Amino acid sequence: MPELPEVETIRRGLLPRLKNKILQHIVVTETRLRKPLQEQDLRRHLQGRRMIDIRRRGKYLIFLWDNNAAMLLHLGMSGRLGYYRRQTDAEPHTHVIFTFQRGEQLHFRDPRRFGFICCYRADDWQQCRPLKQLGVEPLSRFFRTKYLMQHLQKSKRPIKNALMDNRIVVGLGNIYANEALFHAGIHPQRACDSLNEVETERLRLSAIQVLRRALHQGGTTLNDFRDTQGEPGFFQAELTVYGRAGESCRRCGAKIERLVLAGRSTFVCPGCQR
DNA sequence: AAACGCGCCTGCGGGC
DNA sequence: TGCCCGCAGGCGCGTT
Repeated sequence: MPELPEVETIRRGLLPRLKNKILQHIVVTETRLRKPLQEQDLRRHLQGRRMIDIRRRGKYLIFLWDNNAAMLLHLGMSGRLGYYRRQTDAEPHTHVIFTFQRGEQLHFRDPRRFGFICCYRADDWQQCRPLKQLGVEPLSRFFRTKYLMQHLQKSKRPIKNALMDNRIVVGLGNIYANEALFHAGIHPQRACDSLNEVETERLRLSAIQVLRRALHQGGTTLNDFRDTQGEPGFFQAELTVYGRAGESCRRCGAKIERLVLAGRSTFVCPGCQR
């Protein structure tokens, strides 16, 4: 579920609350996540350690500890992280509870269990499988038009598929890929190698703007996204095409169409996107 | 080798 | 009311 703005919203909510706190114990009630949860691993690396930072790479959260261990956490489609000032009863589908000093808690909930948590030692987390093959961060200086052009020129697949390919650029899921393409005026089915430099630049800027704007609004809450305090995001009010099949385009009035690309719902305004 | 389809899960809303 | 179906924001694997 959560894409870059939602994951970053969670990171920003957790960092000031958990930084420099000592993790006292871990309770695992469900190990059948996307990857089986290695409970002993978690305990061995993290118990009694002080958390020194929380970073984000794409849609992954990376918790760093005073022994240089790293805990990688992915929210999948339905994952949530809840912060509580003191010991609190678990909501349904809570799989892991981290308890810090003075009873502060972090609850990991994930009804669909597409998320996962794993641990790495000091010397190998940056080279771990999930992170190693990721492309550039869209809100960093490495996301250049030239870089995007180079990737697009060697592919004939639909541009939307490439935009959601995290080996090229990370953090854009179905919602923001659809929105970025609308704002750039580019049809999601266009072959990658048909985009010229002007269009590529427009797409890059649109992606950045959509992500920034969504981040500013605390993410998009369609059904269940909540930040660490249980608050929803507000970007859904600014969605222009996503989920609006059959409704009229806010810009040109044409009827928004729904099609399927790479198995995902795709929304397009036939008037605005070419 | 790129790129697609599918499976992993539960929950929800719509149609009958 | 209740059942069944399709659909949901992600990722990785196997196949072609």
